Amino acid sequence: MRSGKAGSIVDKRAMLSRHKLFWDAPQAVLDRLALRAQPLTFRCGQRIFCRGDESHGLLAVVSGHVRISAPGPEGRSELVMNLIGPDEVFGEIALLDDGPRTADAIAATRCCLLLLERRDLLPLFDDFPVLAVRLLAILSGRLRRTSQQLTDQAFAGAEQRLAKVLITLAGGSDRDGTRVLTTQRELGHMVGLSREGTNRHLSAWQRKGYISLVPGACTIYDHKALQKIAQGHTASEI
Amino acid sequence: MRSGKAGSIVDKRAMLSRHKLFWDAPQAVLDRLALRAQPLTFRCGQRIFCRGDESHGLLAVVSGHVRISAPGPEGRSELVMNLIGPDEVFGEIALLDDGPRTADAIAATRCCLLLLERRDLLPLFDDFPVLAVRLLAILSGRLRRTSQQLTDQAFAGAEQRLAKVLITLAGGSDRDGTRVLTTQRELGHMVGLSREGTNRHLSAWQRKGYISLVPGACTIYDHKALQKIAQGHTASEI
DNA sequence: TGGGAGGTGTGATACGCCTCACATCCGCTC
DNA sequence: GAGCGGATGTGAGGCGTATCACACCTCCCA
Repeated sequence: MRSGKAGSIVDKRAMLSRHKLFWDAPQAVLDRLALRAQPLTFRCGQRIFCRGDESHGLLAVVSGHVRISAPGPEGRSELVMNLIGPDEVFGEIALLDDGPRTADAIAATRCCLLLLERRDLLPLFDDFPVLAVRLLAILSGRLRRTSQQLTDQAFAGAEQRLAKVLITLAGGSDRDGTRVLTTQRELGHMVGLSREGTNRHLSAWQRKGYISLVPGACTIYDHKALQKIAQGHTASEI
Repeated sequence: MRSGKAGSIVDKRAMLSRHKLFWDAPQAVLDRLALRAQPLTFRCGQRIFCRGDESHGLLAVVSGHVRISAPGPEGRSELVMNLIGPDEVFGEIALLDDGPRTADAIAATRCCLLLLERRDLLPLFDDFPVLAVRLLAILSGRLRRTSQQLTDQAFAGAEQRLAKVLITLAGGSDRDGTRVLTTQRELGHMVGLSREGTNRHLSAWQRKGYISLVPGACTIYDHKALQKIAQGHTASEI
């Protein structure tokens, strides 16, 4: 990685104090962290780290989005495991056990991060256990999400997973007419399906009037039908 | 669940003090926990909790083994996500975020557990942050494992996953002649493969001399071949 | 001694999805 | 306006695995 630029301690302190993980941390904590935190910026599409890389610490997103994904065979495909936005952190597994990175991290947009190194962060947990508890909450949420992805991958068909991710991307809005901005290739990567397979399901749904497709976007017209598919029904049954 | 029996506080205190999560905890912590911990015993095969159940807290294994698995459609199949042994804990996700259980837990042998409720455990983290840090390590290990299972499920073929789990069950011993005690059905559940599919791969390996099969067990004769398969080669290539 | 239960081997069939192979459409650049 | 790259649509073929349907074995127990 290393796409950094030096930021002033004041800047870094301000970034940290706005961050979800540190917003109510004592002055002393913010000062200690700001002194050592390394601000980094990445262009859209740039690689932040790769699965297997030696890890340097936890990364806090200040602005932009980061895509966490597992590399497929020969780099042909990938499985998007998570999208990390502002005020969130990533890279926490390797922080805690000092092992290699478990997935790829790629900048989904231009983004600005803060790198908090293991040796600077871990000692803080003893003095400020609230940090540890907050990180515990983050990890348990991650584990809940990943377990769900695992059982979906094992038991749910690709059509079902696709419906689930479309509903998620609609952002909780179950109003019909909601627009989801993604390419079909990206959608496929989110559910572990080939581009062609993704297209076939989406086209079938379009023929049934559930959605409408234009390059780069998908408009949902029948939210209920998608929810039925997400629950395990097949489109042909509805 | 509730298959409990009342244990004396002294007993519970002794169990806790031997446990990995609490072995160096201060007296005060052990006393507070022992007062509230509920000892439970389960027979082999008995259900401890189900995915979706309301959660009561963290479970510490005193003796025996617990199988954590995701239920498949209509209960026909399941995916074994983890095997928890003595001095380990499970049920930690629901402990931390108070949501429903994410998987099933079934006693793989007769086993003896201690239930530590959320309201008794969480307050301890502030006073004894080492507990939180130790739980962080456990969670990050779980997440590492689950992420790996997810990418295997998405990208590795069933034959590859089967070889991996066989090697794991061999327990690090790469000595040829190592015996793995499991039924083929259980092996299948560990990798998300049907009983018949499991048998077909194992039979093929047996024909090639990599392993030898008897009811309830599998002896590994060519560890290297299995490792090649686990790395992504096909048995027919070797 | 018979019969069930559980573990195992194996064929036939069906289905889902991947891969390859094209064709189309759009926007952009030279 | 010609060409190129990226997103999309669609057909054909093939592989891997589930599922169903048996047959066989061993152990255990009534």
